[in-house]
Amino acid sequence: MVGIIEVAQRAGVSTATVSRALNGKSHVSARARERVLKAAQELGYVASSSAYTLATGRSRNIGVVLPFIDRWFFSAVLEGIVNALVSRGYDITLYSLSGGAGHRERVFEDLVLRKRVDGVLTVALKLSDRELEKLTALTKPIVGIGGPIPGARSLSIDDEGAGRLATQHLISLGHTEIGMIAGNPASEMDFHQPYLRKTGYQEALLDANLDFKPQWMAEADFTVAGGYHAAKQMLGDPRHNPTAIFCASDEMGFGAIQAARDLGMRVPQDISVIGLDGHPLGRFYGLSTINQKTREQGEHGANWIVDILESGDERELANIEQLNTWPIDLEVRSSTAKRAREE
Amino acid sequence: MVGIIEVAQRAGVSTATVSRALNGKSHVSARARERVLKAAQELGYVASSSAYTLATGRSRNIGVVLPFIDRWFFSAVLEGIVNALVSRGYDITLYSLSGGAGHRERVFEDLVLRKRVDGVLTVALKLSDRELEKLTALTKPIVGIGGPIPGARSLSIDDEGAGRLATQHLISLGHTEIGMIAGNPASEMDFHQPYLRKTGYQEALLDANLDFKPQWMAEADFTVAGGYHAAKQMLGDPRHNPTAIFCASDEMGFGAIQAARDLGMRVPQDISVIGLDGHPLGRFYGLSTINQKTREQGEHGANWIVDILESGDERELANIEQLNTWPIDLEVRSSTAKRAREE
DNA sequence: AAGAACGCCGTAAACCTTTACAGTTTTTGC
DNA sequence: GCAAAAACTGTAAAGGTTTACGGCGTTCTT
Repeated sequence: MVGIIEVAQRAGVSTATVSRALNGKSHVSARARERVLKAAQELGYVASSSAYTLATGRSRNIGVVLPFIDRWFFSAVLEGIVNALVSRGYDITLYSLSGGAGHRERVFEDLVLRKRVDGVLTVALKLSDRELEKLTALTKPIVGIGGPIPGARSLSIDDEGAGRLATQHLISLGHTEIGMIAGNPASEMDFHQPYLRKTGYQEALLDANLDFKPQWMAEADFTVAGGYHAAKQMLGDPRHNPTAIFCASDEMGFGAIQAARDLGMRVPQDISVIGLDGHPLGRFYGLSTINQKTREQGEHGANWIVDILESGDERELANIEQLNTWPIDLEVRSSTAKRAREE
Repeated sequence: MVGIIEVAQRAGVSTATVSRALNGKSHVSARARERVLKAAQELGYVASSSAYTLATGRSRNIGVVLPFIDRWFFSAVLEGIVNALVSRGYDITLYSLSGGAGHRERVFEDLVLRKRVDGVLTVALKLSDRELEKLTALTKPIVGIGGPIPGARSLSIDDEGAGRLATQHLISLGHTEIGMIAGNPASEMDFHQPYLRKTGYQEALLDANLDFKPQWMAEADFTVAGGYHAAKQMLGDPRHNPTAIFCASDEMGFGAIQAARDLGMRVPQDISVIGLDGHPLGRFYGLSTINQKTREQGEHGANWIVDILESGDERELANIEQLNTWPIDLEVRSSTAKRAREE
């Protein structure tokens, strides 16, 4: 196993010079640097990361913790995170909370105590006080993606604004009976998104002086199947079925479209549907949506935490409360159209 | 920052005893152990992982490399891997190859050289000779999930058998004109699965003395949209449309079902569709499938590599060629039925 | 031309564990 | 009750880096 000593011998310098030449921190003569680089190259040397970490206290490694991996939103964010971190030379260690009882607590124990990461990225997680306390005890930067974290940095879309925008789009098309399939808080991924998106929807109705009926509000678990069932209930009742539905996730939107078709309704002629996400299948189904550019969100969060780490500023390393709002786009496709039902 | 020395002082023993008590390797008196445990608990002590790694050469960390994260198969495998590894006290560092040019090479450089992992798990990856060479140079166990790796261990379903089984199911229902939407080798995730599943299909036809027409074979990229387009071409041609289709992935199956409906065909009365995966949405769409229990595959692969690591057997650590075949299930739902078309 | 300033480089300490070895105490076998 | 074995414990080395410090030679200033 080739270490720094072998490189030093081959280059005819001390290990200190090798380290300096390789890390480029302080002054090394051009000649020495060249010889070191050559020797390292020939020997195929790369510093042992554990020794590096032990000596410097830095691991070039970011912990990422998310509630699921197996669902589109999370895997898309993760994909963005991984790409950004690899480009910047950081490793990522992954923690998922989906593994059943005890798992969650264990993850936080490990994460905090093994002190193997330089920073932590959480995705759409609402942390308990105890968990947050553990995390901040690390005195390492934390960035949350997908919802505000009290006392730490976070990156999130304006969920309320998104709900309002989606609803306003439907209103602008002349719809007056507008339903919503909201997220289910029990889905554990919550950051009050279910609540906030619902609020935006209700405010938009209020602003436009439109009725709100309880039958127009359903909850589901963010999945296609959940959206399908909720939409079928809502659309199947002839006494008060709406002419448009806003779904708090694209996948629920896909389910709603399917439900409408199974009920013999045409989309968008009989019923308009809009989602929220920017799921790649949205184009396929023609689903209008609020695109939250999920993958880019992950990239941005990852770059942010690396920036903090590399700023070198002590103040930066502290966990200050800061919420960055991530922009969204309205993407109109073929699932929303002018209201056509006769009064 | 509390280290082993503080614990030793508080417990009134030496650091060696603390280490032994905590790691439970060798004999420590009950009294000493108890005091150490108590002190460690009170101080909230856990060993620094980098120092542990430096001293032992073990990192309790597995590298996982996959081509994408953002697709169902991979995120499901990953979910299984993560759950299994967390339960066994291992960390995982994640490498995705999806980040564009140069990315892939960089990943393998890093992985090999930084020597920070105890083993490597690859998912559905066909490695170049050079990459495989780099990996084996680690002299650490490698386990591939989703296809054989020459010279290393791997865990895979019998893709040919799966293709045959799916096709035989259709044949047993009386179908004689059977199409297939195969995977596209260009999708980069290939392990010859596209080829093997196709072979199984053709063999089943041959065994049953059934015709094979080139118009009954299409290729797509494993996605819903890809399956939709391919199926639409195949089913839309009245001169030789089949009465059943085998899709090499469930997502393509969902697309095929949609395409059939859009063409005015009823599933399964006019056209039977079977997929391959065990995607959670399969139940929703009623898609018959070959269930390959993806998540469990990930769990199994992860447990396997940990078993190797912990066997302590030198022979075990070497990379020997070994292919474990993972069992599959035929799961019949409502998308396949007896052939009904009049001759 | 002398002294200061600076750039370069090597020695050795520090980072925090684990574990071989040796020394001490306890248990066991007869 | 004694010798031998076993169990327990402490000291110190090892693991592979980074970096503070100090020494030396070169360049700059006056």
